[in-house]
Amino acid sequence: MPRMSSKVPGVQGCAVERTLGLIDGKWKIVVLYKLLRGTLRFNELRRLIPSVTQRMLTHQLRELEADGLIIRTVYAQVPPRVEYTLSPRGRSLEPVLMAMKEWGDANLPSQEAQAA
Amino acid sequence: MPRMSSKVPGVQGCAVERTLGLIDGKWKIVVLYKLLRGTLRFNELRRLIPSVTQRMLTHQLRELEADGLIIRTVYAQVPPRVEYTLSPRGRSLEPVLMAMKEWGDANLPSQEAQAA
DNA sequence: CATCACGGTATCCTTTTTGACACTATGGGC
DNA sequence: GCCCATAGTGTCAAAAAGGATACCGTGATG
Repeated sequence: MPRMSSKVPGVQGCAVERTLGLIDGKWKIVVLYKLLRGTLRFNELRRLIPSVTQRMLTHQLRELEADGLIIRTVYAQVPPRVEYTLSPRGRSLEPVLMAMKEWGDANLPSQEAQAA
Repeated sequence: MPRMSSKVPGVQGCAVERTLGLIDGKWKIVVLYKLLRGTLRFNELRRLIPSVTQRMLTHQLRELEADGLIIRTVYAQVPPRVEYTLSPRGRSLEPVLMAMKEWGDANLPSQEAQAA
């Protein structure tokens, strides 16, 4: 996917592109999606998304945090405890995520995934 | 960006991911966006998106075509003439594109692009 | 005859992204 | 003492995406 996440400053990219830049990344969308339902801890996310590796999950979470879409809260506890929540800004992406979900539900399963 | 465009069959990917897989690619979104306003020829697209290279534009157009989002029509004319139009399916992505555009307009320009 | 536009291809190279795997600190349970 | 869970980090390497550049055939144009 596009390589523009928050690094490039004003890239001519129209709003659409810049938005895509933020949710791009093999796992970001899933993470945001899971977080729509509430706060989750690192390993809870891992369990919800079995195919993601630790390194990747960490990485994507860091980028999402850097882009201000999620909030990372560390509790200075004995067994580490870190929670991830959507920031207001992240939550505001809900319409976008839902538009994508609805489109996918309507256009992808029966025609391609299953026909393949 | 995710690497899943139409190649992988059933990837567990929730609808959201699969949708992202199709519009992912540094230029696909812009192309779709430009085509929302009507049919365009290859070089018209190039001129509308100055920073894309020929190779990349061809490549993205081919993927969009393979995913059934656009229709490529070749006119067997003397100076080649090829037109690209959104397929009904491609046009149905409009809500998604618009959701992204609106979010981007509301969240990206003033806070980041310009503050940077 | 040389050049331009059209709509690409082909080849090569660099940058990004992703993945595998090992390793860490701490405290609790057995 | 040894292993488990938590939430990572670090290193290395493979794979994918993107970019630069050159080339193709045709017909009109100069």
